[in-house]
Amino acid sequence: MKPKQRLPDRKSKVTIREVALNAKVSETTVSRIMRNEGPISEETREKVMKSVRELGYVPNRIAGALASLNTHLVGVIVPSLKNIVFPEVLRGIQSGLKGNHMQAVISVTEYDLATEEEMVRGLLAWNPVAVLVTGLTHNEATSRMLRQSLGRVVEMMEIDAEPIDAAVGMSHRSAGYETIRHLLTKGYRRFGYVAHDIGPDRRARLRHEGMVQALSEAGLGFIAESRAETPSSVGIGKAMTARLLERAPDISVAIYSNDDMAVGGVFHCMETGRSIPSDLAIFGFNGLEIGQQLPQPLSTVRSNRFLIGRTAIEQILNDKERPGSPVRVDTGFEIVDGATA
Amino acid sequence: MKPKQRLPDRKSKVTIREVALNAKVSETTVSRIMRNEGPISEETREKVMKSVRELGYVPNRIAGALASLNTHLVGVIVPSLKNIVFPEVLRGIQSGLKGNHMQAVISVTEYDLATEEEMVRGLLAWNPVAVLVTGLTHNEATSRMLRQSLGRVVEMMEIDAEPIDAAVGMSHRSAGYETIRHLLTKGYRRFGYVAHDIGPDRRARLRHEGMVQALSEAGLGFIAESRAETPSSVGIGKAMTARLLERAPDISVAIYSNDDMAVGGVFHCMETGRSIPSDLAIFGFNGLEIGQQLPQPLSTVRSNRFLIGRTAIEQILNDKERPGSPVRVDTGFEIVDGATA
DNA sequence: CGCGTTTCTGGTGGCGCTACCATCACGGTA
DNA sequence: TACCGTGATGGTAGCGCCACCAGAAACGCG
Repeated sequence: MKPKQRLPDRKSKVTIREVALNAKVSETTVSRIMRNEGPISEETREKVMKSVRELGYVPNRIAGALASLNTHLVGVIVPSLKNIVFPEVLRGIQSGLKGNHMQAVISVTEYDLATEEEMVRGLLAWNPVAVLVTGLTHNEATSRMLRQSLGRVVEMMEIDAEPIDAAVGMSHRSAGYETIRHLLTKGYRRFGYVAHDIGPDRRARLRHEGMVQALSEAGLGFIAESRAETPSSVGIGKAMTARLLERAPDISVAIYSNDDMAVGGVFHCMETGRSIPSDLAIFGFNGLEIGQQLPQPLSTVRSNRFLIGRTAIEQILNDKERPGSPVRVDTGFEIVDGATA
Repeated sequence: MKPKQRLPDRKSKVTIREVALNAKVSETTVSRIMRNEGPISEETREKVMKSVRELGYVPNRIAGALASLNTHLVGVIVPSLKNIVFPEVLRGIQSGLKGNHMQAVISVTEYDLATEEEMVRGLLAWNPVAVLVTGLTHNEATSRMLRQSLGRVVEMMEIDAEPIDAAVGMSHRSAGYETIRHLLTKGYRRFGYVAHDIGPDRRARLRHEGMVQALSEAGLGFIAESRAETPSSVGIGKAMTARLLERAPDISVAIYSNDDMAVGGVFHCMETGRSIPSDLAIFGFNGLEIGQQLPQPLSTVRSNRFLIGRTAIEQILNDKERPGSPVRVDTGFEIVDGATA
C-alpha cells in the first residue's frame, strides 16, 4: 500500500531523508553538514556532499525555519521607490546582508500608514529575525505589533523621537535648522520654500520645522512657500519654482524639499535665463549624484543613505536581542557648500 | 510534569490552538476562517475573530507554507539598485503584488553571475511561487536550478533569446537598430559611442550590436567609442564625453549606453559651451524623467520598466503552471524624438 | 590499565499549520 | 418514509527539518 498522496506529486522532491539514505548516514548528520555545525569527519562530509550533488538536494528553509524558529529573514519596509533615495538605503541593507545568508523581504507603503500596518502584519507572519521600517511614526496597531514582536526592530532615517528598539538615521530637524544657519552666514535674508507633497513625508516636514525655527530665531520667516500636492520629481520642482517666483519675485534663495525638486529649480532658472546664485540661489536636500554633476554643483545637505541601511543591518547582526533601552545611532549629515547658494 | 522546553521561551506565543480553545471551536475552523475558505457561519466567524483580536493572534506563515506547500512568496533578482531603472521594475512588481497577499524577496547580484547563482539557490530554498530574474543569460548551475524548479520563472528585461519559461521585456537589439535608423533619417552620419562598463551589462551590449548592424548596413560605423570600466553615472558620462571629443572632435552625434550617461554628456556640453544639437547631438536610452526635464528634452528610447515588472507579475498570476513552450511578452519601446538629436 | 574526555554519529518528538476525510444537522425531493 | 445534497464543523496525519538527548568509538593521562 503506497503512502497517502496529500498533494499533487511535486515531481521527485529530494528531502534530507533521501540524502541520508543515499549516503547511509542519519538525517541528523546530513542536517549538521548542511549547516556547517558540530564536528564531522572529513570522510563523512565528503560522502554526504557527494549525495547532495548527485541528488541535487536543496534544503527546505521553510521546514528548517519552522523547526529552529529562526528564519534568517529580514523584513524591510520603505515608503517609496520613486526616487533613488530608498533604493540607496536598500543597497546598504543588501551590502550588510551579503555573506550572512540572510534574506530581505521588501514591502513598499507609498507613504500610507494603513498600508504600512498591512505590510508589517504580513512580514511578522514570517517570523523575521528583524524588521526594518522607515521613520518613527506609525499607527497604533503597527506600533503595538512592532513592540510585541520577538525580533529586533530598527526604525530608519530619523532619530528625532524615541524609537521602539533602535533608530538609525539623522536629525532632520537639525538639518533644517543648520541649513538656515548656513545660508544666514552666507548673507541670505529673503527665503522662499518649494516642496512636493509633504503631508505624508514626515521627514520633509521636520526639516521645514527646523528651518522655520532657525528663521524665527533670526527674526525672519519664509517670504513665500510653494507646495505641490504630488510626490517629488524634477518636473514638479520646475513647476513649483515658477509658481514661487510668480508670487514672490524678490526672494534671494529658494530652499527645496529635496534634490529632485531643487534640480527642477535649477532647470527652471536655466530655461528662464536667471543666473544662479546671483538672481536666485538654490538649496536642496540629499546630496544626490545628479545634483553634484550639474554644471554648477548643487548646494545641499548630504544624507548618508547607504550608510543608514548598512548600519541598520549591523545593529541587528551585532546584537540579536533588544537593548535594555532604545538606541539611537546618528549617521550624521553634512552641508554641501556647492555653487548654487 | 511540564512539557519539554525545546527552545528559549518565545514569550507567550499565540498559536492556532490557543485561539481554538479560547473560541471553543476546532483548529480547522480557525484555520479556515483565517484563510477565508469554505462555508463558515457568521456566528462562528465573529466568535473566532473576537478571540483572534483578544489574543493578538498572527498566523505563522512558515508553518502554513510547510503544510500547504504554498508560500505566496515571489523571489526577485535584479542586477543593481544604483540607478533608478531597476527600482522602477520593482515598483511595477510591488504594484502587481498588492492585494494578492504575496510577498517579494529581493536580491541584488551586482551584475555578477556567480552571485546570481548563490541568490537563486537561496531563493529556491524558500519554495517561492515564482522567481523573477533579470536577463536571459545565466551560468550553467543557475539555468539548471531554474529549469528544475517547480514554480514559474520569468526572465525580465530582454526577449532577444529563448527563455526558460517566460520572458517579459523588449528587444534591445532592435532598440539599438532603430536608434540608428532614426538618426540616419535625421541626417546624421558621423557617429560616436559613449558607454559605461558594458562587460557585465549584456543588454547594453545587445543595443550596441544592433547599432553596429544598422550602421554597417548603411556603409557606416562608429567613428570613435569611449567606454568606461565603471558602472554608469552622470559623472562618468561627462568624463567619457570629454574623452570621446578629444579623440574625435568631428563627430556630429554621440549615442550613450543609457540616459544617466547621456545627461552627463549634456552637462559636459553646457560646461564647454557646445550647443546641442548643432555642435553635438546627444542620444540616450531609457527615457528617465530627469532627461525629459532638461532644458532641452533628451532624445532617447523609452523602455517601459514599470510595465515590465507589472507584466511579469501578471504572467505568474494568470497562469500558475508553466506554459507548454516558453512565452515571450514584448513590452515594446518607443523612440523619443527630443531636442538633443 | 582504568577512567575520564573528546570526537563523532544516531533516534525521535515536535515546530504550527493545513489537506484530507468524517460527521452531523437540516431541508428538499421522490 | 427513505434518500440525498448541502452547509457547517471536527479529528488527525503529516509537511521537512532541527533541538535535544544518547551512545559509541577513539584518545589521552596518571
